[in-house]
Amino acid sequence: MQQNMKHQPFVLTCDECVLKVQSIFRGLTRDDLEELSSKRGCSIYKKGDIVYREGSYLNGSYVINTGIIKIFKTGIEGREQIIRFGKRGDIIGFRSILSNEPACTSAKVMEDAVLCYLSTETLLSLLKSNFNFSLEVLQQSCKELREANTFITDIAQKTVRERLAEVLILLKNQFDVDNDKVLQINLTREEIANIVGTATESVIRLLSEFKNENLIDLHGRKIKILDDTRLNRIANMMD
Amino acid sequence: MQQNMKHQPFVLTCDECVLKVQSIFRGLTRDDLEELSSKRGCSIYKKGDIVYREGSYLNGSYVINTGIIKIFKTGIEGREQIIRFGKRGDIIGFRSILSNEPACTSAKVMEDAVLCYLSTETLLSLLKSNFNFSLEVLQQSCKELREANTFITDIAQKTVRERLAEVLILLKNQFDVDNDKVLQINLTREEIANIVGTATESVIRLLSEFKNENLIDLHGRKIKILDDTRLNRIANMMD
DNA sequence: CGTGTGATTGACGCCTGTCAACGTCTGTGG
DNA sequence: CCACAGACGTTGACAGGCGTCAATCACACG
Repeated sequence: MQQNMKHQPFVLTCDECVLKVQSIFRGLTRDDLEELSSKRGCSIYKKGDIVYREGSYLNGSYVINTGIIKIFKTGIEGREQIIRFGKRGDIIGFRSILSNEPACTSAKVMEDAVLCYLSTETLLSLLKSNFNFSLEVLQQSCKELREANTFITDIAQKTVRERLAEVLILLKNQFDVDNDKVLQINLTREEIANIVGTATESVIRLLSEFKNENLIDLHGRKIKILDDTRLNRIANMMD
Repeated sequence: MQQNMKHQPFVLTCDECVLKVQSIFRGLTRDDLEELSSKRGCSIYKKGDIVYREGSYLNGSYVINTGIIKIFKTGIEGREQIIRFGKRGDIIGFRSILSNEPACTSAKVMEDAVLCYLSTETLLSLLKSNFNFSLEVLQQSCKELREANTFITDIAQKTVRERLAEVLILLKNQFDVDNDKVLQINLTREEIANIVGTATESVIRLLSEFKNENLIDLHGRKIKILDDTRLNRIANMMD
């Protein structure tokens, strides 16, 4: 039943779409936008839906209009490693297209999403015809690269405690907190562990430690950040 | 004395340069090459030279003609984490240029190198005027991204033993072995540790283990690969 | 021959992963 | 309304992988 509702397409011209000002599309001309409007698809995804799966050959990329997408790799014995989250304005799945390889990650919907679909053809022609767009894509890929490099160094050198503190800070920066300082993203303990790169039990224990030290407050999945300064210090943030 | 010899420029037109067929430049037209010839610099670097340092604002990128460059980040207490190696045909330092940020890594010469220097201006105008070039750069950045993602997952989930085996395989694929199956790259134990993300002593102990198990043979820094099949199995390689 | 860098080995202990048991909550079906 | 299953969270016990420290060796070089 709900399966039939999946990926439901709906109508929205690119011209009226918010993406034109706040995304990778921001450099497009009005002409480009009009042409794009006829070529791209736009679909609704529900929490839990898989956008694409590691190992697949993709036929296109997706630009996130709303929602949050989890990008992860599946490692030893099916354990997932969360690489990053995609949110409004990000383009996902382009790596596989550009290098003509199967996707090296899977993408799963964390919060209901609307994705704009660009076929390989459309993507390439946009890249070719519009230098600004091509620069935007290049820049996003460079940004991901920087974050990946930092993450590699952290995971190789920091303790789990340091990394967990760092992840909390990063989540705060990326998804912000509400008026009550509560992190605006809903993650299971296991998912947090899969970002940090550790066992679920370790996350649970360290979160309680942080709570005892009055760094955070916990109510189920709600994590309230009480003391970013000390968290930062624990995280040993370099930049 | 030797300082004065550093980065010695020399003459080589792009037209006669091997880079035109085996590098990121392979898509350039004859016209592009001629124009490029007048704009780019070409310098000799010696082993140990720093090409650029983390935190610097770069004024251009480098394309590697010959030599091997180590790309690394400096983490906790100055410990370096080797992110990757650059060799012939690779472009390095472009991330910082394109995103207008200080370099997030340092680059150090491992084996005497000849680097072709492209100013930011030249790089951008090449990107703008030549779609093939722009695609090459995008593809290299995507390749780095895939490798980084895989590495994150490995370092987060695998044991040191597994990672060391994997690194040996990767080094073999990247730098090849001579007729005697000896790895064609000279690394200190500490450098190997800084790739794997572990302590020098752990690398030493595990290398001896591998030797005892007849997986490799050791003579100083020469590492002979005796049994890739079993190394691969230990590495738990997924792809 | 002294100095310095890198390699090796041993001892030690803690961080962290694994296993197991149990608690909690939600939704489902009888 | 209760029983049950299943997903998630929590806690404790335990062992061992791996990092740290220290001492020694090997080798190159001025």
